[in-house]
Amino acid sequence: MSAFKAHVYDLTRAIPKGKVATYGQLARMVGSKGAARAVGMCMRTNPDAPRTPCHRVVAADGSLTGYSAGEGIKTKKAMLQAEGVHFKGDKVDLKRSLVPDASLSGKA
DNA sequence: ATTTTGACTTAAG
DNA sequence: GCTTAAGCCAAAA
Repeated sequence: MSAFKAHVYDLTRAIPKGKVATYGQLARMVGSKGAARAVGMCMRTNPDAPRTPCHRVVAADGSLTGYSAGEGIKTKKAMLQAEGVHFKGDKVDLKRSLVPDASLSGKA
């Protein structure tokens, strides 16, 4: 596994419950600023589904993308709501549910 | 090794 | 406000 993916998964697992992170945000923390797409691809690869909460990763706009499990986006959204993530209609309320970069950086 | 694609993001129309 | 175009990184073909 590439260090990139390993780092991405690590940050994804670092996302606290009831919070969500954007692909671009994770990408920037990984070190590859514009690797948002690459991050998403790794989510799709998702070697450890239950271990990597890819459902806590959303688009920069809070929109839920990808996720083909269960009912797809619906399941992902429901899952996030179950974790306490606030929603703005069909999108995630990043203003309240977006995890701070520091949390993913390990700086708490 | 080159080309294409992709769970993205930002800017312009 | 929504749609289209360009940019970026990494992986698969």
